[in-house]
Formats: sequence, C-alpha cells, structure tokens
Amino acid sequence: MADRAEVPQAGGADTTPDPRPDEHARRPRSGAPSRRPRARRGEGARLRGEVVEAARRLLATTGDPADLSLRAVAREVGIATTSVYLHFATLDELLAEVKVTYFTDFGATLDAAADAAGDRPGVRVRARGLAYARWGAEHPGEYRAMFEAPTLAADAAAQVARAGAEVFAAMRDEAVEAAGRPDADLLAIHLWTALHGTVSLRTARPQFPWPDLTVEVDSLVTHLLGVPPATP
Amino acid sequence: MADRAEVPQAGGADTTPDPRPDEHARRPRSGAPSRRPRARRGEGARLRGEVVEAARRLLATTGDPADLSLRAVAREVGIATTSVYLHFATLDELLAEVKVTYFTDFGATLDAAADAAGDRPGVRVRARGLAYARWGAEHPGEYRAMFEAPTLAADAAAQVARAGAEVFAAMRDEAVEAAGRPDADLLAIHLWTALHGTVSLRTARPQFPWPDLTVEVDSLVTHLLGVPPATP
DNA sequence: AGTCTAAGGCTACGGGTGTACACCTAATAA
DNA sequence: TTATTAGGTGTACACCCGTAGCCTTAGACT
Repeated sequence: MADRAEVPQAGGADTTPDPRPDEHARRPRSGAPSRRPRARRGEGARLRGEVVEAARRLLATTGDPADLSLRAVAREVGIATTSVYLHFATLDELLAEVKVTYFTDFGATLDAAADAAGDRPGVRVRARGLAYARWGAEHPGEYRAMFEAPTLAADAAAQVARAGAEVFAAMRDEAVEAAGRPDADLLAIHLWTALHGTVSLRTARPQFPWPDLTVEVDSLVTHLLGVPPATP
Repeated sequence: MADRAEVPQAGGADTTPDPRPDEHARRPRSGAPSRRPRARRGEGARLRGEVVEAARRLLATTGDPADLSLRAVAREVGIATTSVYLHFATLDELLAEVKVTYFTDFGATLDAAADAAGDRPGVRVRARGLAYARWGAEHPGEYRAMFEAPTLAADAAAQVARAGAEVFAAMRDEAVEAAGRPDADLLAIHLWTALHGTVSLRTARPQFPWPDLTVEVDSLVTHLLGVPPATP
C-alpha cells in the first residue's frame, strides 16, 4: 500500500563510492545520499549498458525471469525505478536483450573451445560438446533463462530463439561434418537434446549420482555420432 | 509480477468471469446462499483432495510454480483463501504433493506402455521411451513443474526428487536389461537425459523444425542402447 | 546570459502475494 | 436440547510488483 518512501535502501553492496561531497542539489526533502552521477549529454546509452549488466547479474542468480523485477534492476544499478523505463519500453524487452547476450557469450565460448581443439571434425565436435555441458553446468542461471519455456511476448521470444538457433547451427554443421552420414541432421539434433538434457537435469537434480561430466559427454558423442574417442 | 501476461498463449480467455463475490466484498449474512456446502463431520479430508486437484489443474497450465498462488487455488476451489492453509502448513507442502502426484501419473503411464509392448526388453524399453516423450509433449506444464530447478524447501524438494528417482529406476532397469552391457548404467542415463532434453527443448522451442517424435525416439534408443529397431 | 532539452528522479495508484489471528457455524454427541 | 468441535470464513499486515504523470537538473548551444 502506498509504496512507502522507496528509500535507496542500499540494497546492493556495490553502490559506487561516488566521492562527491558537493551536494549543491539542496534536496528539499530527505538527505538524498550521494546520487549516482548523471551521464553526459551524448552518453545516454551508458545507463542502458549498466542496466543490461545489472539485469544479467540478477537473472543469472536464479534463472527465473520472475525474479528479475524492474525495481530490482533499478536498485542494483542505483537509479530510480522508472529510469529503467527510459531505455526499455517494457521489461520483456530488457529480458530478451539479456538472454541474447547470454547466447552471445555461450556461442563464443563454444567456438573458442572448438577452435582450440584443432582441425579434425571429430575432435572439434567433441570439444564443443564438452564446452556446451561445462558452460551450462557453470552458468545454471543463465542456461535456464536461455532455454526455458517462453514467457515473453512473441517477438521478443522469437529474437531469443533466433540467437539460440545460431548457436545450434554451428554445432550442427560441425556434427554433420564429423558424422559424415546421410542422417547426420538427426544425429545433430540428438546431440543437442542430449547435451541440453544433461545440463538441465544436472541442475534440476543435483543430488543424483551423476557420472563425471567429461566421461558422460564423451560417451554421448561416441554413441550418437559414431565418432570414436580421440586417438592422439 | 503483476501483469506478466502470457500474451502468445492466447486460446481461451484466462480470466474466468468469476461469478463469486470478491472475498473482500463485505457480504454479511444477508444472502450469500451460493456458498460451497461444507463437508460432513468425518470428511474433512475431502477438501484437501479438492485443493490438490485444483492445484494440479492450475500448475499444469504453465508449469511455473510462481503462477500457483494460494489465492488462486482457493479461488478455483471456491473457498476462502486461508482455508487452504488448514490442510497444508505451507504452499511448498501443497506444491510438493502436487508434483508427486504428477510423477505417479507419469510412472503409471510408462509402466502401462511397457507392459503393453510385451516381454522382449528391447521392445519394452523402446515403448517406454516413446511413452516418456509423448507424455512430456502432451503435458508440458506438468513435465516442466516436475523437472525444474528446485524452488522448494529442502525436504519438500527431496520428496519430489525421490518420486522422480523411482520413475527413472524403472526405466534404468529395463534399459540395462535391454542393452546387456557392462556400461549399461551410463547408457540408461544417456537415454534419460536425451529423452528429457527432447521433451524440454520441444516445449521451449516449439518453432524449431523438429523431426517426428517417434522417429526421433526410435533413433535415440537405437544409438544409445545398441538395440536394433523392432523386428516382428 | 539565456534557453533548450536530454537524462533522470519522485510520488502515487492499483494490483498481486503469503500468512497470522480472531471469529463464525453447522453437524454431531450427550 | 444443548454443548462441543470440525470445518471453515474475514480481516489485516507487511511486503512485493509495473507503470503513469509530472518535476528537476545540468550540459550544450545560441
């Protein structure tokens, strides 16, 4: 009821020090503890970036979009609630952008892992698969947010889905090359669903006696793509 | 989460007319004849069953526990908000019970499918896998609720996990028998994660050009367990 | 010096939530 | 017929949420 004062509350421990005793603002009301410096004329987009960063952090903690509130983001950045609203027409828009950045990170990690593995397709796809599972295990919140049932508006959801499709396409191409079989497309889908299941179930059932991740992924690639284990 | 409206879902109007007077609508003993009949003396547990049923319906619509509020359940049953509280000390308790009933249904369906497939282990496990994927595809809300990251208190979560472990154990035993290999335990886990990934990704990415479910599951079983397709 | 405007803040409204506590009422046992 | 009690109801509290409308500030340009 009546929202009650909305004091800065120092929710996040990371409020910037802001050593400016200046304070000539003469707030008529409360003391107004050290406000965040306003961006320069042309740098309106800077706050936008900070908002996205904060939202990325918050969403990563649980992966549940319901936990990412406009107010929580504003609190984290240290701005007024409505200031988020200046850069994102709706919360869904922000959420979609955050998820896309996750996919960008994810895809880059997988590409890097594959490239580091060398040229042989079998080795590359194995490395990519392992990187997939590892990234998912290490970023459960992000992964969950990326691959959960769509709660967003249709267009925002499509944007996220497109980012995900790109990551899958890279893996599919590599898997197809490694398998070299007519039904390789289906095999690539198998690999994707199996990796996704691995990540997702491990997160959901941490108590289950899971085998070593490397062993599991290795075995999956071997069985699904027919690629023999690495032969140095 | 005031208005996280599921726009794309569309379909039926999700806001039922709700002919009941609002619970704050100061209706003294004037009329109010439309009240739900009270249970008989010994039948106090009857309401409990109705509450679970209502919660099952509600949770199934989205699978998101955040959408299952105490108030929504009470509204659905047609009782006062706090009456739910008579039978369940906390909302988590109700949620856990609902999820366990989902697992009971799920497990029974899988067992029935396997039994209907006959005696040969390879055929049985194939039927069970297909039933798994089908049930998941047909009950996306339930499935999501059953297998999502734990949001419940530890003991409630453990109860749900135990119910899930039982279902997996049945599949594992059958898969091990069908594969008849020393590493069959790992293969059973592969099958589980792959099936889970299939269900979960199809729900999360309905637009993706998925292959026919039967073809996909058949191919998975063949590749993962080394069981050849059915030979009549 | 004056003005314009981008950047951001404040307050409020109307809604949602779980849960504690006091109260009522009808079916039964005496 | 009356007392008891199982089976509920009503109200309230404290806390969340998105967002609409209006206000303030300061950098940049005349």
